[in-house]
Amino acid sequence: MSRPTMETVAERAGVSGALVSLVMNNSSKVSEAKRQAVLHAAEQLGYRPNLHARNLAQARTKTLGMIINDIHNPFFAEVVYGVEAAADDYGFDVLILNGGRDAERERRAVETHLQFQVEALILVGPKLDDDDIIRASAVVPTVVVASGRDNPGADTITTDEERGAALAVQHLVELGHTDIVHIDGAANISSRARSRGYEKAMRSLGLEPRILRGGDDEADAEAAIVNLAETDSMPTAIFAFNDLVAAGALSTLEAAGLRVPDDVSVVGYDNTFIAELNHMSLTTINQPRHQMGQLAIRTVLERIEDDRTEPTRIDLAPTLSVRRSTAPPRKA
Amino acid sequence: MSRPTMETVAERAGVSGALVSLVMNNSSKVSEAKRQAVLHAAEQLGYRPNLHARNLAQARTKTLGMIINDIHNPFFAEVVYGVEAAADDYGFDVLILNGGRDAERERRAVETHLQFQVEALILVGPKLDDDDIIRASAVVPTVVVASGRDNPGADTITTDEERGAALAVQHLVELGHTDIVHIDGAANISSRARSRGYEKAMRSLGLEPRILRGGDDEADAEAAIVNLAETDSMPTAIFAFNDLVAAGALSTLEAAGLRVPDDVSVVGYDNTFIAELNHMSLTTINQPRHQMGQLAIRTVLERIEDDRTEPTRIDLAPTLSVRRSTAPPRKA
DNA sequence: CAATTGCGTTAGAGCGCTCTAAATCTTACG
DNA sequence: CGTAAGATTTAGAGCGCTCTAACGCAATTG
Repeated sequence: MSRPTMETVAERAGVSGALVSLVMNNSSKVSEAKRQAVLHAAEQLGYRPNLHARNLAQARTKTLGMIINDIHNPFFAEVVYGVEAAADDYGFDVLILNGGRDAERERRAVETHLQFQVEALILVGPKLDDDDIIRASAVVPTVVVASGRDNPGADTITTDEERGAALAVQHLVELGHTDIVHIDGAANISSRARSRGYEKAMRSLGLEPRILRGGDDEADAEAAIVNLAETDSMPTAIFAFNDLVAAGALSTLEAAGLRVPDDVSVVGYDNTFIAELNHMSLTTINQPRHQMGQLAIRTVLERIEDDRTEPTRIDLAPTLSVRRSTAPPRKA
Repeated sequence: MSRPTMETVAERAGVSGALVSLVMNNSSKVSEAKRQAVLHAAEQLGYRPNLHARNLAQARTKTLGMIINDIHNPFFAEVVYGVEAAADDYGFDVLILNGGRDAERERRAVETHLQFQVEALILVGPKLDDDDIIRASAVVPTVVVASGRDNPGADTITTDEERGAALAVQHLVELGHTDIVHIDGAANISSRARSRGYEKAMRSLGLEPRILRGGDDEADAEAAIVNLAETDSMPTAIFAFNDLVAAGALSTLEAAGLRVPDDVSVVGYDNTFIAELNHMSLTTINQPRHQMGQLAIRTVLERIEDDRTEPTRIDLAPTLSVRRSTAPPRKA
């Protein structure tokens, strides 16, 4: 019992296959009578156009391929929503493949998407290296979202992460802090820009930067802070690589008997919903994720339709979200 | 400059199209010499088989369609990983579409998947109603993951949520609690089973159930607890519909000057990573998400390969994860 | 040395749809 | 009433690949 085809519907409706095709693409030049007949037959048979056949015939797919660094990470979810909303507007389908935080898997995902003849590739926080991206963008328009570096050949939608870090520092300094430590993101892709932003901002305000090696999750923060408590002096404020690291800082500090924000202020990065949780209430740096997703689609579709060829780069402005994890330092 | 086809490669390698096809499917009956020639030509041209053409010709796609209730929700992410791991083993690709917490969008997603001729549908926590699911499963083998109800026509992989709720109650009672309130999930799909489990467990232990209307996020919990504080008596323990509601309970309680777990114990559900955060450290009910994903694939592929026809239902056992949000009640 | 076997290779139909060009049917007008 | 202009409809090629059947050729055999 294979699925009905155009032909089946045509017979049932007493028309030609071509006519069924016209109806399915709601062409205006079909008489109302035949249109109804075809629709009715299709309905009865449970007919559904075969996208593969259509794509083959049209030599285009109206489909976009998106690869997400990690489905786990709620940061990316909103980018996805932005992408989907915009793609919808343009009548494109978006196929999602999960990168699984693994460059090799991402590479395979690219391959799969290309075989599916997607018209563009949207890489969200990719683990791929420059060569991979160059190779992909040679085949199909490619846009990279949320990866601060320059992506040769591809369009880039990102926020100015150096500036984001500066915002964090500035906020803390305005509260009166001078002893501010940064726990970095180690090998993480955005780590460099954020650290650099922190360092520059500190120096430009005449303060001495102190950077500890962190990572991208809670445990990494714990190690850094334990280290801080034992071998160094405790600062009055900590700027963490991201919200998760900040969350780790929160618990480690409290476990050590220090109160946030009374004894130590903490700032995160990304404004994931962890930061929003009342119980965490983390001051953090926000990136306009939804907008980033939308811009990614616009940018890349513009490339398809207007066949622009030089890569574009859009840098959005990060913003500060103040919550309850920051306060003026305790008077000495 | 359209992409190279099999034909292009064939010419370049000086062989027939059919041979290229054989090489691409690494057939064993191709001489090493020709195989190399073909691979070399393909490499040089950047040839990539057109999946649409292949699918059309083969009349099968080796592709599975998955629809996730909400990409935001970290609970589903692990199911996805389980699904992908298993699908990989069987050599199937998995296409992900985001349901966006909206039945209508899910319906469109089903349609898209069907047009893509996926060989099976995996619905993770669907918003669809019975009719939708019946209709889908009439066309293609369908498996529903993480939706406690029975899904006519489709396979179901779920946990016993009544039992999960009972585990929570039992844990609290063992700690010595007798005054335990449940904040439910309102219209949420799993709400009914969890409430029922709570109620049954309470009664069977000779305790009086108290159920408050909640919802599925923080704000809902807040409303419920404020209400509790103002018009009713504060219990010694709260069993929340899910981790997010529990998180809301945590902050609201603390804002009201109550300490967790000293004054009130709190139990969540789902064991999302929120619960794991040290700073939250929520006692909660765990569902074996990864395993659920794997079983979903096995079940549905088994249907394809062995063409079983009657729907299967697999009920996994939930488990209790004890953390720091629960403790014996304060001595009266 | 002719006949047989088997391996490697290829021709060619066919998958379900779109699209162009041509065929057919209406309608309007002189 | 004949005919040109439009409006509808249809035949048929072609999209890139797989698959069956058949073919060519070298190795094997009696």
